[in-house]
Amino acid sequence: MTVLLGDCLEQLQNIPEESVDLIYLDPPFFTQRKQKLKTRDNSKEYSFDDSWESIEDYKQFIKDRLEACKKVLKKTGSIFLHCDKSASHYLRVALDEVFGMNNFQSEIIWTYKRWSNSKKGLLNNHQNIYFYSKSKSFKFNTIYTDYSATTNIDQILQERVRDENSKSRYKVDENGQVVLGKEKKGVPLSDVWNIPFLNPKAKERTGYPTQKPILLLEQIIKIVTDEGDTVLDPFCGSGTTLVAADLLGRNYIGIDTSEDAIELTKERLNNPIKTSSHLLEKGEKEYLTKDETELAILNSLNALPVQRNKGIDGFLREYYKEKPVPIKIQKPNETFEEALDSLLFASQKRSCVLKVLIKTKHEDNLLDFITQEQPDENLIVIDSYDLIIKNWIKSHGNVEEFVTQ
Amino acid sequence: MTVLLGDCLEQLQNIPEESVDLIYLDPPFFTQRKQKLKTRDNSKEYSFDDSWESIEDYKQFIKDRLEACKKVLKKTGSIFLHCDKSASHYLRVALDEVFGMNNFQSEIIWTYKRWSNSKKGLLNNHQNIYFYSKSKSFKFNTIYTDYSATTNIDQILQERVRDENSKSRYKVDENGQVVLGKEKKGVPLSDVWNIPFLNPKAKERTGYPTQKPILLLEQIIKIVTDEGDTVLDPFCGSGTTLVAADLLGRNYIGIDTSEDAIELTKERLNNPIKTSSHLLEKGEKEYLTKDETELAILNSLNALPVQRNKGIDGFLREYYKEKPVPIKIQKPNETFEEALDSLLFASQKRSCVLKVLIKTKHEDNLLDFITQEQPDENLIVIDSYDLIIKNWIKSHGNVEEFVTQ
DNA sequence: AGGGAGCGTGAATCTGTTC
DNA sequence: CGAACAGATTCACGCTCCC
Repeated sequence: MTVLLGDCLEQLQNIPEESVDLIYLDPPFFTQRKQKLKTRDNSKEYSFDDSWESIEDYKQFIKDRLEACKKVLKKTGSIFLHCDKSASHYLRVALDEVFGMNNFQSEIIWTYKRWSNSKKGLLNNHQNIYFYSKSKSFKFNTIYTDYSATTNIDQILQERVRDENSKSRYKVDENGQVVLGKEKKGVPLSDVWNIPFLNPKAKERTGYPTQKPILLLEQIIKIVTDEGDTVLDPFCGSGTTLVAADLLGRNYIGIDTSEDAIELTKERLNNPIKTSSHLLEKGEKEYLTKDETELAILNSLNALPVQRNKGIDGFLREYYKEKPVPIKIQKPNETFEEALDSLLFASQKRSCVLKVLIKTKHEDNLLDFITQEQPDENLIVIDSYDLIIKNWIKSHGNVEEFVTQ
Repeated sequence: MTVLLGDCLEQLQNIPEESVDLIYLDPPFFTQRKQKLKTRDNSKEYSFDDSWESIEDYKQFIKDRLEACKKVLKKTGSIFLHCDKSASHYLRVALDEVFGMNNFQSEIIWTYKRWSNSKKGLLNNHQNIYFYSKSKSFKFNTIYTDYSATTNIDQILQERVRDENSKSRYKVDENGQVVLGKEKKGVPLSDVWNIPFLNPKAKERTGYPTQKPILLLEQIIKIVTDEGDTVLDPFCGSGTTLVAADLLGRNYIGIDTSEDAIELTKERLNNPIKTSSHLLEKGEKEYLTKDETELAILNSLNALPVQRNKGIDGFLREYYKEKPVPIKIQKPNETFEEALDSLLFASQKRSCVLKVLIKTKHEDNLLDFITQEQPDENLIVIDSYDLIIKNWIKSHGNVEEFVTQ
């Protein structure tokens, strides 16, 4: 949990060897020009020099720092080097030399849509991130994504065999029925990541040049570290990596040569803002957080979600007796009674008539309540789909039969 | 319109200097293993060797051939070098050396989804194509694509100005309103190309290893050549480049060291088969047959949506008694009985045990059914939240009280 | 238009060879 | 004879065009 000022080449000497699980580097690019950017209110200008004598100089500069990085990286650790098109090939040669060709794991393509002034040629809509591990036994957490829309999931569930020509065939039993295989987990994450470029208007924007979206960093951190692991960013800039590490419960170390950057980083760490990108909310499931379940329930009711309200999660689009109809979904850490009380309290304040409570948890001592009279005749209590299924299974004996493998 | 047998290093000597508009190379990758593949009917096996003494040998091999290519390329011509992750960085260094860093135009990322997937780490779902021109005055035809659905059209149409710090800003009038610019043609083509990988079932397949989709080559040919121009492929393999050039009315020259390849290429040119990709033409959305309500219900159940099966809308992620649990949502144009029948039929075929039916419509004549015995003891019928609320209101009299305001 | 064939990738397992 | 290694073979897998 440190942020250090200085050249990482020197600062890395003070970090214990083999103590870091992930290093993410976003070094200055070889663009041969000065990067400048002002804060929104023009009060401050950040800048740093991106110019080098030659591409060989640049490569050596990076290589020296990569060597220092390798020292502090654990045997099971990984390094991610973020490049742009100008010099990605030279940087990768440097990585090959320091970490070894065999430890190359992936070239991650970060793609985004960007409105940019048209030049002759193709629009530049991606950047490259090279993923190397320190050894063969590197830590990796597979993230599973949904199947493609073109995939016949029904068929995915079928078991297969190989025939005499070693061609794969779907297995059928003696009656010609398909045979189903084990549970499937989904499709492992690809090396092409479609994550929106930081919107210039987004709150996340700090005004520091080359800032990367938190989502990109979160994904990297998730796949190669666990909670409590240590993340290092030797060119931390505005501190996106550290903010992401912090949000995910990882320890972090940041280094930068610029006092401005260090100051800004510390500020951001005190007050992290994550952009909730519209695109991500709609499309990409892998970023869904816990309360997405809630949102899904509200969506299936075609209800308007409400934020920051203890007793009400949403309202139906229709009114009943000229009053809005509030909906409350029981939270995992809430008893039924607590949920009910907070709904009734909130509804009364707004003088709503009809109210809906979605029950998501089974509670034995509730049997009393259900057989009793309803405490409010204009209350609808609905068991969630999930709960109904769980209850059915429970009442049919073996709950153990119903397991995620 | 020639197809030549032999090493391109020699064959290129016989081609007039500065006579070619586009060179596409798909040289053997540095995979260090033998590539082989059989034709569908097992009649023929194609193979070639992808192994090299060292990466330096490989790089020199390519560099020699790039030099020869440069000679025959027109001043306005371009070269596209197709690489995969194994050695793309060394190849690009070679390109820098032969054509000059300044003539680098784009790194094209060809991304696709592919069936095969078992790997510690991220799935390899892209290949790299380096686009260099011979000079600054290279030929280029801009292709415009539709604005992506997630793009904020408003922003694209806004006019922009540069302020005193040469920073780009959206132009506003004296009232602070944004000013709309001239009509735009669309978004110029990106450097990330999503083109389906040649599918195992595609008729276009020849059985030749590493065969590329015609669509990929067509896109390359379109952006840097006009009709009547000449396209050269020094490692033509199964001849995809030549077929694409032919289909687009360009002249072509192909070279390969393998007699099999030359023979196959000639055959294909006589009878070009191009697979039309429904996925590419219609987009992924076409496959998404579920409407938002259905998806919301499946989401709230944390179920996998099934896009392509009759009788089943999704599967729970957990198995019950080692069998998947299908979910069916009653459609607006479906009676309860129809929905039930199709679910039961589909479940039986897959020998599923537990099944879930979400009822979304009230039907009076169903009273019989509900009071009767369930037709299947392992069936759970759940009223949708919506239906429960509607039923409640109905039973409490005034439906007119329930209105959208 | 719903259902299914067939591929090639990378791992895990098996087999063979050497000391 | 056993261990260590290398090479060969087997295995599981999801995508999408075809019928």
